[in-house]
Amino acid sequence: MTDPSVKAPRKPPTMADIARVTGVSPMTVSRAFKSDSLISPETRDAILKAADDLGYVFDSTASSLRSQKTDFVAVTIPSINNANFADTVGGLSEVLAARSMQILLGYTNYDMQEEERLIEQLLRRKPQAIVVTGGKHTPRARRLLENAHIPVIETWDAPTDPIGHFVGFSNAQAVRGMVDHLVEVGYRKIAFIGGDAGRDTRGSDRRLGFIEAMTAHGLDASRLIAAGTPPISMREGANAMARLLHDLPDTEAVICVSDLSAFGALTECQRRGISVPERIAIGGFGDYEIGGISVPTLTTINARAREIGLSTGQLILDILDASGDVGHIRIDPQLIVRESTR
Amino acid sequence: MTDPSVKAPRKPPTMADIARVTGVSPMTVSRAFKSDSLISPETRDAILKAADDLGYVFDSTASSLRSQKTDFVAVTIPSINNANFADTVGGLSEVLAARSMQILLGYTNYDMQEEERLIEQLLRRKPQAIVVTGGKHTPRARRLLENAHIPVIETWDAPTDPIGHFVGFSNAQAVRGMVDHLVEVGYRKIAFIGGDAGRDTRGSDRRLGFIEAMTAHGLDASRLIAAGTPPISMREGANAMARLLHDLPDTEAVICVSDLSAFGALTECQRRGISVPERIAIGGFGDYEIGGISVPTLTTINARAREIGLSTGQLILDILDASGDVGHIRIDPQLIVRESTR
DNA sequence: ATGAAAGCGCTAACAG
DNA sequence: CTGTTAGCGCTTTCAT
Repeated sequence: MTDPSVKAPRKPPTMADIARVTGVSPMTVSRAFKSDSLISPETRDAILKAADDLGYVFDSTASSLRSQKTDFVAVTIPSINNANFADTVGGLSEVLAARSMQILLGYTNYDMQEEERLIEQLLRRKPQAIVVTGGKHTPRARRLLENAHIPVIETWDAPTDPIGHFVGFSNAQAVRGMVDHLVEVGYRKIAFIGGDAGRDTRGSDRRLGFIEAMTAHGLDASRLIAAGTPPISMREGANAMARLLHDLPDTEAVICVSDLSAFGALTECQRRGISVPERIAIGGFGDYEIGGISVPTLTTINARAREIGLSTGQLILDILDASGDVGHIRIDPQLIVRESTR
Repeated sequence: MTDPSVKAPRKPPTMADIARVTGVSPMTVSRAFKSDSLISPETRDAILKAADDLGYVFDSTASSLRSQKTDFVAVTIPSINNANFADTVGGLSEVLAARSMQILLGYTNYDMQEEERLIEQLLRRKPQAIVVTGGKHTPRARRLLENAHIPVIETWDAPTDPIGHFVGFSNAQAVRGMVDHLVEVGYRKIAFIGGDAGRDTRGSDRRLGFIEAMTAHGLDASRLIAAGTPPISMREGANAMARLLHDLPDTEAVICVSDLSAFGALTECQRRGISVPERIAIGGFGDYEIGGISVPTLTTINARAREIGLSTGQLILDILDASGDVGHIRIDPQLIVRESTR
């Protein structure tokens, strides 16, 4: 194996190699790869051709170290397997990809400790900005974010004490809108199905909004069903509905913490031959695909997940371009009334 | 603003700074951060304390450049908003995170051109391995992967001519199993609802498997409904079912390219008062959450999405550790018979 | 157990 | 429009 012509894994070519082949300086090669740089078309063409012949692959690692710019944006979401967060990441990705920025994605599994670990790990990659889901973090995570000296964007929440920027809304307020709707339509004995308190802060905020609104209407806010550890599955929604029908059979309407649990609750009614909304009405949250096509269709709240991502992406670009101001972008969730609440 | 003590965004501390404060060499600081390195406990403690005091954040970029190791694994999936691919990424992520490797995720949007662009971009980050979904790529994408000199793993397919490793199964064969089941139970006039041909290769393979199996049984394989551009939504599944019921009303059973379209088809039947499976049976693909709870529950094929991710992750670790052999891991999808096919 | 020197591949800064 | 020099922050390599 001393013959250098065999397919031994030779070291991949660098800009210096291209420079040698083309008879220019490495700096000129570097310029040939930047679209806006001053360079004669002929030189550039020759360089790009040589690069192609050699099978050259640009090394972002070296570029990043020298220029102190990585084109990374770090993002933490509770779970990858959630259409709402996926939509947000999709919107964000679309805006950032147009500037060839790469998302560094991490999953917290709805756990603040895990989020802290993740943030620490992501910051080592020197992202240009960091996007986190929610406005509650461990003290150390918050400190890490504050000291990172990059734009920090909290999403899916409107924190009372934001670290930097945010693009979000009040989960409590959104659910208050749902309660108002149900009361207006005539329901009085309204229940709430959500996850066990403590872990998923968005879910807790939604339950809080339920309690506040019911109290404001002078109604009983104690019909609370804890369905398990967030995120609540369709199955857990079904189980919770079974419990609700057994424990509080006179309940007229139920708000579920998400469309997924709402659909699960709906199927439990279908299995028991209980008609929705005639015997009991059901409201969800998140405007997942399923709520628009189930029979009956589900009343829900569209949190504008994709818009959160798009706005966050645009905000990041604005900040990086112009050192723009602090952005506190409030998203307005929309109540979508469908068949499940008459 | 000449006072250096104000909170001007000073340059973040480096190992050299820690070395100065601690009175050791930068090399010793570096060693203090590696768990396996030779260093006295006292020195290490002092260094870690100083690092904490200074708010030091390890710079992976510099580390990667010098060591020529990034701890990145590049992954392309068709869409982030798909529970199956999300499960695969989840499994992969779990295995790799344990070794603190970071996934670089990109979305092809079911488009091979986009995949090519994405692969090119991802390779610039010098990942240690690259995972792609499916076994069909543009010629240039294939060439890029072949010349990347890193492990390449194709997933969700068992390519006839794999680039390197693969962890997958035959989509055609999986659907043949579904057809066999339906025929065995007694159905003869069976239809297939899928996306328009050409784009989504997994969907096309599934349709092919349907045609092959029907032909093998001596049955009519021409009941094919094209439901739109992949991926097929629940709504498109419902529309396709409406068309099927109108155009081929004597159809006894229908296989849908995914559980999502299958559920959409089911809702169309519910809206029309058509009973499933008595009047028409429905089979899906993917074992999504919804199929296990819908009324009726859906017969489906579990492609073991999460297992694909776990196996892929383990394969990558084995290869990187031991320069292990080429892995051709065949996953065995499982038919799950539920209420929708009697 | 620790240190000194060198350099990974690229580009900022300056020169011409 | 092109080149020279230096260096980003870390770790390889070789000493001690």
